[in-house]
Amino acid sequence: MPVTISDVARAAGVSKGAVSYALNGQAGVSEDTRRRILSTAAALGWTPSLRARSLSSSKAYALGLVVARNPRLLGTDPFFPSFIAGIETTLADSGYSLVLTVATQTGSEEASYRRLAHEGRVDGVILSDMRTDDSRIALLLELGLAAVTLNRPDTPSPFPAVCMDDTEGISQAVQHLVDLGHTRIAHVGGTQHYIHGLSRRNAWANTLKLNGLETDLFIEADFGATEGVAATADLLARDNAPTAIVYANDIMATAGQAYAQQQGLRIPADLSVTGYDNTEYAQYLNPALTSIGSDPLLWGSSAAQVLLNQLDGTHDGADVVLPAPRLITRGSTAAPHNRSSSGSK
Amino acid sequence: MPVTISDVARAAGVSKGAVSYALNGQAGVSEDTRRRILSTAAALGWTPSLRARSLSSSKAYALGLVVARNPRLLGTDPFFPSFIAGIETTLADSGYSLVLTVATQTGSEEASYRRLAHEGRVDGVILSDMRTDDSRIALLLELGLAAVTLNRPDTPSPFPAVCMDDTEGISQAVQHLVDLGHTRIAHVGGTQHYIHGLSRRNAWANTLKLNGLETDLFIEADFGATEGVAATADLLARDNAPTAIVYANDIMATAGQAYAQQQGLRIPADLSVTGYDNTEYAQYLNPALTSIGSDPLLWGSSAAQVLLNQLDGTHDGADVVLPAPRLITRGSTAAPHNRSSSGSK
DNA sequence: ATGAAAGCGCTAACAG
DNA sequence: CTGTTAGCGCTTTCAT
Repeated sequence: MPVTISDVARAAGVSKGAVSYALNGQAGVSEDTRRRILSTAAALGWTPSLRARSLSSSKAYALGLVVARNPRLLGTDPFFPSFIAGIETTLADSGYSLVLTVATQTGSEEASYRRLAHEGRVDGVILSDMRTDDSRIALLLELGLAAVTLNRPDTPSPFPAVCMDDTEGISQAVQHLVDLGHTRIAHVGGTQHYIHGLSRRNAWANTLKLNGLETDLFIEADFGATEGVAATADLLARDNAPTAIVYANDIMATAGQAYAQQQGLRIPADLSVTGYDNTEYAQYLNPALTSIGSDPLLWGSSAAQVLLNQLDGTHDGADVVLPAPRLITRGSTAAPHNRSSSGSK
Repeated sequence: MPVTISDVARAAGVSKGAVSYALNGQAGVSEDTRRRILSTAAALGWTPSLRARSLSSSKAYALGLVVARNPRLLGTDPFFPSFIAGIETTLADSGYSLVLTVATQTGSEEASYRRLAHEGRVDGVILSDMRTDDSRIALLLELGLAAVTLNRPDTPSPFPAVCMDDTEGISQAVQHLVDLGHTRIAHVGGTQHYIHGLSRRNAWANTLKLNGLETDLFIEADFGATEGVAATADLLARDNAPTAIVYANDIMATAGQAYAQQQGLRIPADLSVTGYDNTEYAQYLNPALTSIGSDPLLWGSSAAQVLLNQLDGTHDGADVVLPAPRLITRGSTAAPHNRSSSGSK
């Protein structure tokens, strides 16, 4: 039989209310009695019941994360496991837990948020994979859930954002290639209704324009290996085939690189390649992949912290800006071998 | 103001108790009144409060998963995201949620289980990454948590297990290599205190013995790319360097393959390589990686189902055996090019 | 500053 | 079979 607040109250010779005040650090008890209560509570080994607190305080003491992804792409992406690990480092000593939901079916995403809110499972959610004109902002407002967003959405949002600029890394990659002498630099982008899919493309295009280069070599893919290969095949078959391809993530770069090699191209001599994420295996590819090293762990812990602060009113409402991921140069990028403008096929 | 059980009771002209019975499908109300109650509940849009139910029924209506992994390896492994997605497919229409915990610090794993149990966050947990003489079994017994294990532990366990044999795939891989004419087949295993690290090694060794071959070419690594490379370097530097290496997972195989290529070896001509997991990118490597295709999604959904059944008393206690992962042959394996016994370096 | 007591919304034991 | 009622353990209002 676990010890309850009544036991503590009796042992300390006060009322349950006093114990509650003492526990929550609220006014209503003198410093002396508070200490006495707390120490007898510790002596009895009392821990407040989460369920009872939840019921009477109408709080869940939990945060939610809804991951909406194609299951096939899920296992491929190094982001979420690390991101979640980051969230956990913050939650570990906070009394809060993480409720994770995976929405693989289209349409089940909204249902997930609704359920989380309706059942009162969580007090707030972390919004990742922000989309253009993201409908979740209105949804969460309707549901009355607190939230943080990963990067600031393109529509007005009342929620604080934790930002990690992904344009700087891409700009560095493009500039790196330009400096090496490339003039036909393609971009295999991710799904463009994701903010980060779009912003990476824009960074690529802007940097090219700054250098007076064309931005016609663009293909949208889905961040997956299959479409990464298809996009690569498409680009390499063109008359003005690129001498370098900037991919929106490592898995597409990896798959694209392998495809190009199968087609007889040497990397980086015939084709330079860059990725994004700096996946663990990127350095072990052949050649090692030039990539952009983000920090999902930090992003996760920061996002959780901001949300926690928001929930207890500590947050000032300002966005938090994290250091921008930077380019990591490896063997997959080099000066173009020859400048002939002929297609490669 | 949300509608409560009292509102329903009043509207239906019955007591709260009757509504509760109707809701939970228990005896105590006639079929007629039950239908009436349920329909007025639906009419009023009533949903029972999870928190109130939790408090009075002493149940959490949630399952727990504690992931204890080195954060660096976490992002590399395709297992967990898919596995969790599998869990979710089962939980989606069950009223249960998943509480996820990541234990990156050594020692924090036990603390995680204790907290989950102590706070009453979950009714049961899914035990993955089973270890030899796994201390978690005693721990969970002490904590009074229900559980399912992924594969049967090597110590007596009262918990049902959901099994997916990983020895068959490895045996197939080894036999495949033997059939191709290889005689020096190495194994770069995973951490051996994991059951699946050990069992894969045993499968490798047993299959070699069946073919009258030596089992001296073994190195233990940690399932990570870095140690995969180190192990590969070690093996290739030996006098009796292998002509084929069976890796315990894809990331080590990928890293090892790239290392071998950097050393000037052609794959598969000079060295055949196999992985495990059939990661999405495996087919896009150069050459495409022969691997063993497990099904973490199925594993996750099955494990969650068994645990759910156990919680509501529906489970018969028997282990569930899932189809064994099978070998998927690709370009990284072929007959050895020449049979010279010289080292490769 | 302190204590009593009324909920929070549901479950389950009990009486009818 | 049905309805009543006493909790579950905590928070919080309201007197004292």
